[in-house]
Amino acid sequence: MNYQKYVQMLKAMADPNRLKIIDLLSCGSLCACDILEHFDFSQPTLSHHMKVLQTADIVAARKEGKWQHYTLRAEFIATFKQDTARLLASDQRCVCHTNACQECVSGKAVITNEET
Amino acid sequence: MNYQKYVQMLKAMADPNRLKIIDLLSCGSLCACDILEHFDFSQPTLSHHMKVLQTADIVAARKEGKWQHYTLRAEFIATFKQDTARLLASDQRCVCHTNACQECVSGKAVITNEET
DNA sequence: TTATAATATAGATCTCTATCTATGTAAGCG
DNA sequence: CGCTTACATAGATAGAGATCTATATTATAA
Repeated sequence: MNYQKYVQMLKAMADPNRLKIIDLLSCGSLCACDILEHFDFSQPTLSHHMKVLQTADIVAARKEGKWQHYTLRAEFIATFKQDTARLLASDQRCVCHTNACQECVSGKAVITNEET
Repeated sequence: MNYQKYVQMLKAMADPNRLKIIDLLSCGSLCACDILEHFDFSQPTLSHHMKVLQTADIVAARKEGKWQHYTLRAEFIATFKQDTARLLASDQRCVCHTNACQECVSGKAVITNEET
């Protein structure tokens, strides 16, 4: 689990406007001008948000003529779901990834699964 | 899907220290002093982070003598997983929740599932 | 080539937030 | 009671980030 990458994704998602952009893109690819229609902020602000989403590897861009088409990355969807599942694993096994958990070290946590 | 609540959870999680706290708590309940041992920041800073996590309904606190015991809320785990799954639904159906998606309105998105 | 349309970049500003020190509160102990 | 321990609150500060206006870039069309 790539802690840093997961935090970067969370940060990129933790803005209502960017979350809405991700939601819009879950319908399929859109160009910048189409996305912009759904918001009140300016075009440079959208450009900024799209850059944040690209830097976090959430969104991919491909240029076609004058237009920039944005798409949700399949790898982001898979990675984010997987990391979330691991962080919030609901089985009894301690899944702390910090390597600093006293519970894990002391064995107080219920570890029921010996594989891996 | 409660958009605002989901954003609040994402914001609370989108800090490396708070994410580590969540990870530590996935091993089971811990008191503030135990959590603090895993970090370099001051006690008031931890107090601040715990408040953010409580306000987002990620963590529950119960006082026992001098100690504050913190636990991950089961409802948070369920809600966050569910909202994430809905946002990033991998089927072909458009799952945009913004009520503003032109793709959805125009029917360009592939809607394969007619149940609700 | 000139004009227009789509997008990016630069720089400024204002708000939010993570952190600190200092202090307050509350519980247990001698 | 006074002391210590565990935690919260208040207030200040420094850095990050969301937004804007102005301008640059790139592509197409007339």
